[in-house]
Amino acid sequence: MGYSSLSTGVIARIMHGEDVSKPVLQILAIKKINSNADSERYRILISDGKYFNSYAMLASQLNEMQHKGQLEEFTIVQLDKYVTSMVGKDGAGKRVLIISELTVLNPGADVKAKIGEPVTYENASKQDLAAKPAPPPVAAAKKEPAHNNNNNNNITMNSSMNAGMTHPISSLSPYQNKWVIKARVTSKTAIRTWSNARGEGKLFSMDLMDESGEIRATAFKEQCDKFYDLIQVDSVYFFSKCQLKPANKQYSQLDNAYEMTFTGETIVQLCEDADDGAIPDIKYNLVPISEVSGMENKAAVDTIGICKEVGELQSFVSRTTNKEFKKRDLTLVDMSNSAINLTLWGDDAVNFDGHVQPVILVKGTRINEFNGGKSLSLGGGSIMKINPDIPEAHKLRGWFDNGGGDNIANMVSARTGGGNFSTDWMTFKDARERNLGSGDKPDYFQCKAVVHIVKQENAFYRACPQTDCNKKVVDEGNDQYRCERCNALYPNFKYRLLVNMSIGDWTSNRWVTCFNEIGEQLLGHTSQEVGEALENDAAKAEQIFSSLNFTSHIFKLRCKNESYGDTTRNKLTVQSAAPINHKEYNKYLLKELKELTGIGSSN
DNA sequence: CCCCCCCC
Repeated sequence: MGYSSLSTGVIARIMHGEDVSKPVLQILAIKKINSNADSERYRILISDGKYFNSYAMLASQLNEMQHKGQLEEFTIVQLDKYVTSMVGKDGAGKRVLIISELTVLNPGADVKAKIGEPVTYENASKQDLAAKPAPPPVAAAKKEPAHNNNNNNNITMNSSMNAGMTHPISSLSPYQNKWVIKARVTSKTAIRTWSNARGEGKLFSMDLMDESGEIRATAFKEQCDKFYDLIQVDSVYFFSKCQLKPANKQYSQLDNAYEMTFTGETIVQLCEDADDGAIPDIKYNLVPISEVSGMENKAAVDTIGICKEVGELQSFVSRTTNKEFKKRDLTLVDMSNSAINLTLWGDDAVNFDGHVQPVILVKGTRINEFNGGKSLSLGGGSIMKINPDIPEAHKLRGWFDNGGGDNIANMVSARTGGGNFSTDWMTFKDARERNLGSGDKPDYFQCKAVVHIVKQENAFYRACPQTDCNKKVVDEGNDQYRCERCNALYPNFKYRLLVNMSIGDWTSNRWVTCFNEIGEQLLGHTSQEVGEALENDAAKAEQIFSSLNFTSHIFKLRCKNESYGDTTRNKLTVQSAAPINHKEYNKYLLKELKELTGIGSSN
């Protein structure tokens, strides 16, 4: 037949704790695990020709192979990396096989049939088990199946650790709290403090990973102090007795429906065992810088590049939170002959030394898009390594030191769209006569206009306090505000401006809408100040609003027909309002004059 | 129990 022969009988040995190198097995079935979790998992029925195991799972990094149809029925595979692990309550636990690396030897479509008549490994004959070399004699492992009722954390922890009976991260849920995980710390935040209506405190959080998946854990207050120094990125630890709760997907890019909180009971112990090979290293899905251009805004990016340029440390106070931030922008270049900006924050920004043009490796940076350019930001949960000792880094170093980065052609962060020069000059009369805004896409034009009336009514609304969510909140009373979009209750809100005003050029007047930022710019006050004045200080509000009357600006306007029920209205939204650049404006007027009169025209 | 990262 010419197919690889299976490692007959090996499943019984593996499931009894023997470490068998690269067993060859056949997949008999594969299905998605039904769970309400957001994460995707596959369970497989796998056979060695004599025994089968239906308690086998793919680590999530192999999901891709299933998507590509490489793990169909009857496929013969070699397990390059796997681990067995306990799932379920103490005592009723089931040992599962988790496969984290495999090689397809023969596609199922070629094999076409089940090999042998496998039975469940739980019926394995004594001689199959006797064939194995003796497992390492671990005293605690012998005691382990006794399942006494002792709730002492240390005993649970120690017996689990010694017997290799740790649980996969992907099996953790709020419904089961007797577990020990063995996980690598892939990132750790700085300690941050908070103070709000619900109290104050400090915290740090970390991301943990094992062969089955990943999860975020957060330590508050006492636990923050207790564990901060112990936890080191890249080290492997045993963790137990954390509280599990649903993850808020708005803030987490990790592939887990839950997250953990440390409690007073939580135990963390460094795993100094050299044999932590089963816990994968941090995986970098490195993307060439040139490819970031084609990726979605806010997507996560792992990449590596040379820090060709480094900006100054900058400090600013956030307008929305009044907190001070420190940042530094770097320019990374790579062999795709492209450059991109990367923003560092906080201590990363303060301590960064870019003068030696180091290699920068990042994981989980976020894309920020502005006017068609894309840049990266190293946010919470992102990882940065400076001059990492990996082959890609050495390759880049050699390339750059030989002048590779001297003529970068592709500036991924360069702004292209929203061009200032492409916006046509037009009067309101022109816009009306040309039916601007009646197409599928909005039309844009610019004009010089004077502000005639600024409406104070409904010039602000109370918005969701989340940075990227500006939805109007519902006042629930008792100083509680509900955001329907975030489906969350907040003790606070932020003011957002939505200012309607009538502006006129020499042809006619139009009502236009200014959103928050332009409203702040024109009124010369923050949305917070404007909102408070409108609510509490009518005289101040009058002063703020009247100061805008009869001022002239160059308005860039978005024009679009919008339907409300059965009526359609032509809406104008202010994109920008700039002081009049007389030189530019006169250039436009002269051009108009030439076209009207033919005087000075070259034709 | 946090969940902030501005601006162009």
